[in-house]
Amino acid sequence: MEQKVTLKELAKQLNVSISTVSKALNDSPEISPRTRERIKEAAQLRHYIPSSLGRNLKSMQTRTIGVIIPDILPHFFAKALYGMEAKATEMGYRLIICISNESLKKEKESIETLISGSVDGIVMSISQETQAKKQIQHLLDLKEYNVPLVLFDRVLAGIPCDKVSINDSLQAEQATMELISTGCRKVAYATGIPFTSVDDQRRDGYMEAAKRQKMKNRIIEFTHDKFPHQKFLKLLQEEKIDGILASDELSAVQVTKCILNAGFRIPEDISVIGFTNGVMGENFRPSLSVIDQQEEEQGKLALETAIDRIENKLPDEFMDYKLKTTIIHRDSTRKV
Amino acid sequence: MEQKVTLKELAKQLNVSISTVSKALNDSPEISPRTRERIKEAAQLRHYIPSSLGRNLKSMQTRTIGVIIPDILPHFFAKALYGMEAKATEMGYRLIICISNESLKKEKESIETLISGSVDGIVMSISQETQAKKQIQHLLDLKEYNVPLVLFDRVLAGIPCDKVSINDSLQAEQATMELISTGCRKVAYATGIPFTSVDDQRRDGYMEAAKRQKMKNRIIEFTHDKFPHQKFLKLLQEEKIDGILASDELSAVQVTKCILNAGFRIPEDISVIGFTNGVMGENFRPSLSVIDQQEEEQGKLALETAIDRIENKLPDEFMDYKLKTTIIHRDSTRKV
DNA sequence: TTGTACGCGTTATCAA
DNA sequence: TTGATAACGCGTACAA
Repeated sequence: MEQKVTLKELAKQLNVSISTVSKALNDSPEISPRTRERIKEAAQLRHYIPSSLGRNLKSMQTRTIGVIIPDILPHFFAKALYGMEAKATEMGYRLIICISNESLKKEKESIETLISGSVDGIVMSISQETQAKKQIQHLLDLKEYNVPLVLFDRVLAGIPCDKVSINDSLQAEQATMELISTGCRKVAYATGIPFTSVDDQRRDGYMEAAKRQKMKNRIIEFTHDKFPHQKFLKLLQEEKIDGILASDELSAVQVTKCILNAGFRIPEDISVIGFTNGVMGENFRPSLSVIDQQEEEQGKLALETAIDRIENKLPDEFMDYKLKTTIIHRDSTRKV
Repeated sequence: MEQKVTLKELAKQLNVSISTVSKALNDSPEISPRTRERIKEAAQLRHYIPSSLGRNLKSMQTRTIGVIIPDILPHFFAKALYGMEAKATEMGYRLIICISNESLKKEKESIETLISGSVDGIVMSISQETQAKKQIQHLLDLKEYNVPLVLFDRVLAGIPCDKVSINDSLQAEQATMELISTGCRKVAYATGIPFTSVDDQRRDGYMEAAKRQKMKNRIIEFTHDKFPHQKFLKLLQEEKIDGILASDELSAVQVTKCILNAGFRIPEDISVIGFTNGVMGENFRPSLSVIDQQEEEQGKLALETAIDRIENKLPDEFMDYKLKTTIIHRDSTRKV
């Protein structure tokens, strides 16, 4: 590609100095209207665009935030990203996106790229592998590099930074209680996202409710790419499970599908509630009762917090926002 | 935030010149091993990271590609973005993401941000409003700014640039023929994405098949946020429609849901094929037969093309890739 | 082996 | 009203 037009070129072409061109284009009152018009015309004609490289060189700020998400396909992250993009645009920032693919290695690499690639701050949700292996040194290091970090959704207590999340354990507990209150005798927790902080906390909440209700707990763990149909159905019958709390949208759908295919009725025989209010659960038959995690709001708040931190608008202590969640009642649960 | 560490600071701290530090950190053989070690140690200790701002100033290249997509929630775009991110990382580039929200205004703004924000190239899929209003000046202008543009999925013939898409009309025609060959007598085309190039072409293909088979055509248009249940069902019965080709994943799901809720059987009474092979169609009951659009491949190829264009590795004439699509047969269509 | 000087594009300060 | 100059961070050709 040919080079882009610069101030220097314009100046030479118009036989004026660089600074005159710069001032004219920035509407400085120092420049006479006639010169200004002449310069502006030429700039437009040659399609001049000021380079942000040169401009940012002084401030060493890029008005760019790096975002690292573990996966883009789940509705939760897509929607959170949507919220971030909206907020970033609104506040005059741009977003650089990295997808860690749930991998620690990719997450580390992304962070390196981002800090050398000059972002003013980083917003991220921790990858599965990182949480499983408990390796968070690369996150702690960010502090040394003077790059503010905001964690959202999957947060860890051991990392000193701003955080945005929901009260996973409380919400899991409430959802479990609600299943019980609509008549379920034995509720199981089904998870397709093991080794994540959100999963840990949702388990805790579920266990707490089970304990309180003196209900024997049952946790079913699997991976999304191979849902264990046989094993799941066997468990369902042997343990007479009649309620499921699912860790995420896809898990909820997989569980529901399996149950229906086996001939059980939903919600008459078995009730299902899943985390994340997404398009899939909404359009499933029957429509799924879900926990609204305020995906978009989490994204917006995380981004706003990052920007506020960058611009020194926050107190020194780190923020730890917990967004309010609600249960959306649809057709996979019985009415009270 | 405090300032980041620079070469200058390190130089001052170590009582050497800036260039010595620079050379040492870049493993220049000019620098003695002892000095090099001393400098590297200090750099690590102070967490020095070279600023890409300064580095890129010479080349005026940022190794960053701007991506503009109309929406992030549909599986197609999420998956395409996934492919782009993978390819970008592989080739040492970064991605700046903008979401136009199907709006012309936002699309224009995004382009402005991107070209001033120094991306080396832009990869985009045109918004609905832009196509509806046929305002493409901002896209034509990109040429003047020397910013290479690659269009993917939603492409327009009138824009001179590299393009990556599928053969929408041919694939729609084939899908329609296939529905007919499995026994459908009257196939309708249902679209939730009017005013997009892909929709236009899918209509054309459908119309072509209808014409060839001397079948009366019927196009049903709606918007995703309010699917016209009553109207749709009335049409279904009055015109004895027994096959549907849907423009996209969500449309396919909405149509199928409506049909099933009305008591028809799928595929016995009515068959459905939809564009885009996504998680929703795969997990629906019944699973939906879909057209695999090679979402990820489109993303990868579009990004690779952009980079090759930037690095002058392509011939002067613009590329116009058409990726091969296939029909994935699942449970919403009858066997041949 | 190390240091000096310059250029990249922009803006701001100061001189003319 | 306009122009010259310095500064930002980095890499590099060239001088010491």
